[in-house]
Amino acid sequence: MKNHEIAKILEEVAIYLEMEDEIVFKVRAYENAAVSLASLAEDVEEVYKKGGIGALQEIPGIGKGLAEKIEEYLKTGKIQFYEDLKKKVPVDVSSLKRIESLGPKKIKVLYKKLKIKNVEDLEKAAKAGKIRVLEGFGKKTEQNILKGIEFMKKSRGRFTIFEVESVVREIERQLKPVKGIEKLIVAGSYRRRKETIGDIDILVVSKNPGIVMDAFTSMKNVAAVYGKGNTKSTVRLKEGIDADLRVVPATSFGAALNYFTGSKDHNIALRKIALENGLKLNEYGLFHGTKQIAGATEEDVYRALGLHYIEPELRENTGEIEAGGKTRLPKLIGYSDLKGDLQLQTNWTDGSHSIEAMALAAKKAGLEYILITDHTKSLAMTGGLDEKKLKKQGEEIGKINRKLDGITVLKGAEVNIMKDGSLDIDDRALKELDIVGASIHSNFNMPRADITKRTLAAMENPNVDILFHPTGRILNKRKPFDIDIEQIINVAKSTGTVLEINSLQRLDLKDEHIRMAIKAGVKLCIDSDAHTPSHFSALQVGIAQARRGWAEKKDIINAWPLEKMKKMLK
DNA sequence: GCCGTTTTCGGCCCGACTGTTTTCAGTCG
Repeated sequence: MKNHEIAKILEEVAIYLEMEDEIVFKVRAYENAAVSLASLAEDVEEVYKKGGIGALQEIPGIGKGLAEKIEEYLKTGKIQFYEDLKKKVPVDVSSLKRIESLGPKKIKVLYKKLKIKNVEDLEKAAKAGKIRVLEGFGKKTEQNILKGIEFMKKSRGRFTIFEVESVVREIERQLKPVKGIEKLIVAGSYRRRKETIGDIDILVVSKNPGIVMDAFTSMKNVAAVYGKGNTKSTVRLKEGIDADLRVVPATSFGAALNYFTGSKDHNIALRKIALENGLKLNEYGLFHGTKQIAGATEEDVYRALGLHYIEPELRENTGEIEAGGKTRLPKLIGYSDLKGDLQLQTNWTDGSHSIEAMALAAKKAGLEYILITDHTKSLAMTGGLDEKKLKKQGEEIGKINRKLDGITVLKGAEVNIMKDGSLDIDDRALKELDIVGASIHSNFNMPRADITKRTLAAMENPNVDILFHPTGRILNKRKPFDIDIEQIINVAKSTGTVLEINSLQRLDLKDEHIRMAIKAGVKLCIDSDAHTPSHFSALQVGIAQARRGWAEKKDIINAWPLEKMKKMLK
């Protein structure tokens, strides 16, 4: 699928145009088109094949001009307009822009004055103190740039589970049809559903490793082959991540899957138990002397060790093995247990689709109810709603509910928590809503005590039911703000405030916080934060995160039927 | 460059914050 490739080019064009002082609306048109393409469920190439340039123009945000450019890309593999921009200013704009505090204008100055083309050049110049003397820059900016680079480096090498998901899909698409592959499963931290993943571990059962390895090393997204043998091969993929493939016999599949799923600490603990019982556990099986007593399935291996089956999401050696011996393992919330979604945006603010379209998409995703939570007025860039518009939206929702079947739309909002802890919508208007979520969108750098106090103030408002993305982080992009999560959990308990597990790009709360909250008896919800219909798929990752936090159905309020869920709210 | 059940031309989300300045450009959301 070329949707993301093209989206990335359009994003870069937008940066270039902004550098060139192009009118802001044109820049935005490119940005919008990029978002639209990236979130498009269908393959843009298929769209074009079926309906030509006219069908491309049916995609929201794509008009005549961009449709032609997309056609050019599909036909020739490049867009000349973009190539020319890149030639004129040969700068890695998308990497540089990813550094906080750097935008198109600053990138332009850095290139013009210091010939900075990439992050490496930038770091050198910043360390040499060359940036602070530039006009419009200063000491503080230079420090911020270095901090930004530091953060970028730390997250380099690990990919978010969202990024890896599409790479895994692509690998499966290419390998599943290969003859001789009896079983294929992606193990490793991907299978444990960790929020970030270092490399992709693929396990295959086959009697014909040669064919499998040939297919693996010649996949079209392979950039380099590091090693190729009969049981193990390693490649670097064009997406920038490494992938390992191992072929094992069917009799060892369970043991191998267990071994390669990890975590390492979990495996070490299992091997210890084996040793205590006079057994030996390795990737080929559980052995008594030279005799294999288990190994074909993971269930066999756990059973033979005297344990209950432990779900991959729990395998971090943080108590699951002790619990597995005493049947104290949680009955984790299932991947199809959600009945509702309590945060999503529509085209009333920064979402791309109407309330009705989102409701229909939610129904298709298997949900029974959704809460509309458009932004509120102080978030001006999204066109946040004021009291009047909220009321109007409520009326609209009423109409839609009368029209739709099988899905209930609830009235809500994502209310902004201001610097002083007040909300930007008055209580009278909040009372009219079914459910209110509150969250922080500005002043992230407040000291711990202040930002905690600010959040607690919002939670203590009797109209606020849910605290959305409680720590403000975005995976690999923005650090959480310095907030006292224990205190948040305590007050969530005493005020009956629900804490959110926000799925889309955030995974906030994170797994250990989820576990802390559950232990304290706090209720949680898993939300998509969808801005477009395809975003509902993020719920699966949110559920995974909840499972990593040992969450059961009883802990997650939107896994409950609507009436029961409503009853527990403030 | 996109878009249209008020429009095929003339609109298109804009306020807060930061760090630089001494009145504001750039960035972020």
